[in-house]
Amino acid sequence: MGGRRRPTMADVAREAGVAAKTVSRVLNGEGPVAAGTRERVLAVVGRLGYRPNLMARNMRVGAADATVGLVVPELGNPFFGAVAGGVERVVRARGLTLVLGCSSETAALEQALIATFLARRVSALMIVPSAAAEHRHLRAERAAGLPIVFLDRPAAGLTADCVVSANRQGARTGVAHLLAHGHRRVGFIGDRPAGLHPRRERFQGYRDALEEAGLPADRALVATGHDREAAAAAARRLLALPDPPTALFTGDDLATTGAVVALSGAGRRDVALVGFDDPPLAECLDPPLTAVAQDPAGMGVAAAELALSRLDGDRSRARRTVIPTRLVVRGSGELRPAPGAPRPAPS
Amino acid sequence: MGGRRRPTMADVAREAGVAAKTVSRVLNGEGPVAAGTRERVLAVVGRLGYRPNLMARNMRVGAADATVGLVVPELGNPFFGAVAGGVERVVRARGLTLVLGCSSETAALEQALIATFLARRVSALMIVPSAAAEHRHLRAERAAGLPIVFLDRPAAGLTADCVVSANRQGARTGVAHLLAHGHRRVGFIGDRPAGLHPRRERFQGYRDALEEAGLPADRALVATGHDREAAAAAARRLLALPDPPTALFTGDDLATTGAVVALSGAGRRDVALVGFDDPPLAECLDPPLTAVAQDPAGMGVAAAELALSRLDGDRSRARRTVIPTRLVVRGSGELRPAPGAPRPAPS
DNA sequence: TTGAAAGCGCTAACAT
DNA sequence: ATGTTAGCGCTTTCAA
Repeated sequence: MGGRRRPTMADVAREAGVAAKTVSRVLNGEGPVAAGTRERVLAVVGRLGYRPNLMARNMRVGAADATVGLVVPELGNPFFGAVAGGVERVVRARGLTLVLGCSSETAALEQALIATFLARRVSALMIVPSAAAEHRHLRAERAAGLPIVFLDRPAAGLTADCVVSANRQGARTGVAHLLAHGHRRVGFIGDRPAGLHPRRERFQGYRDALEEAGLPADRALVATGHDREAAAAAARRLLALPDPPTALFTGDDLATTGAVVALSGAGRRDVALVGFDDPPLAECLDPPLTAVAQDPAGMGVAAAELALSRLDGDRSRARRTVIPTRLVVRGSGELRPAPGAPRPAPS
Repeated sequence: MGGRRRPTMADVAREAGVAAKTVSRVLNGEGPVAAGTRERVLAVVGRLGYRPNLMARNMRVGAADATVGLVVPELGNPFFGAVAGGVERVVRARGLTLVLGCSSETAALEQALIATFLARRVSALMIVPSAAAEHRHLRAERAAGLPIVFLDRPAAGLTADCVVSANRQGARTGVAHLLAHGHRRVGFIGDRPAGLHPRRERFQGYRDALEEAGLPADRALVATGHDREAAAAAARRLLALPDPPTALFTGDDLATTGAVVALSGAGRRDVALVGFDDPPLAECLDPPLTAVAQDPAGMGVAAAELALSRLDGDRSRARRTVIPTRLVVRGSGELRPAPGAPRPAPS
């Protein structure tokens, strides 16, 4: 019990009465090996419980390690869990192993993780950058040929591949859905730091939709909440305005659930709601929630495929892949504006 | 551009006019180094963008790699995402790196992942075993001192550390809640393969509660669904029985959401429901969902801490850590039995 | 305070 | 069909 030295290839070789290289050949199915020798070697391998040391192999082969590094802000968040799942599937299918770290949305932790991964000589790097992070320091790595793909949010201070949701278009479609049902005052509630890429883009999409409809952008209808409770409070605040919105558009999952809590808590079945991210029980709500669904697993898959194509030698210029969103219409976006509000007939 | 050889310690040494060992000393803050030498070395390190190669270091040191391997069935599942997040936090705080793989609930993939991790010489192994898996082959590793912790489900064919939810107790409490509100016919809907540990334990807890209340176990009230739709269908089937249940207990998240869909779709606000796993929007449902909440992040943390204590030399016998569940009472468990059903006064 | 040599476990490049 | 030698990038051991 307890920590006997692991058998090495040399042990196997000695025991089998062959040279180490022969063991290597057997294990890697390389050059020609006599059937008898092969069997003898495999028998010893089994008996000794020998496991090849991948680190040693990689080092000798000189190649980068057969791993890709992924940094996400938080694994507990189902969105990033799904992203990581997508990455893992692709990476694994290619025979690579996923090395994973959580930055807790902290630039310092993110950088430490990246440093660790680089020291491990990962074959590729995929990063969901935290809000405050800076990536200038990765320029040399990129120049040296390391594939680096940013996920969900673009890099700061670095031109690099990037995979994002169709945030702006998705928000525009969601808000347009509300406008198409007669709403003229639509509130916006965002949660993630206002400077964050997805939040900015979604807000832009909100404004795009208003502008297309010839409606003014009223700053009083824009609110922010840093968590579910804050988002709920923001929703209540908006609804308490002298000239309140008749519909809400929420910019992310926390804001959406916050708004749902606020509306259901207040019994306000008359306020329409459309929001980013499609939570599992959306269709069980009353009214059923109309949502802009993202495809996090698809984002992970796309990012991993992009990284692998770089690994395969694709040297074309950095590109941004946009993963479409999908408006899932279930009813909460079709409520009528509160009585008294202007209500043009749909064209 | 594109793939210049990475600078090695020897490059730094040559450039700085010192021996490799001196560079090593500077970088590891080891033996005594003259201040001037240190600065010269660090300058070259910065100029060349040198990054120590962790693989080489680990190999020489002979120690296991500074990684722990984690196998989960599916990262897209928020439960396992949270588990992985808990593991990562602890592992990272210890300076180790998480290596992650998804088995897709497949024994073969799981075994392949484990083999890869062993080849990488991970310092510890944590596994959420898939239903059909067998772990006899890990005996030698365990005997050799490798910490191995099983998560959510115990190992098969191997005595090893294990961290699980209080499945039986949680289910018992949930069902007792229904019984305390006058229900006498409680249906059980389970989803995961019936042989799976959590499913079995939760079913046992269901029977425990019935037995404590002196109620018969009616096999007709037990159903299985393999996904959300199937679970919903199972719920509808139970409610269509000649002598239908007045309440449902669901054994996992898919069964729970399936039951919610079925009940809300049928407008059956008279059927009580309590289920395992507390979904994000539980409180927004109508009626608000009473749920048995697990603590997946806590499970990950506990498992990682257990593994690390083994790494630190704890040689005590294998232990099972049970992470408590929490009954979150919100109302769906307190509905009255349908009219006509016997309804004894609560004691 | 620094350096030289040996070697971790493996495989590429040559033998044989 | 198999064995030998050298060396991947680093650290240990011993010496200066």
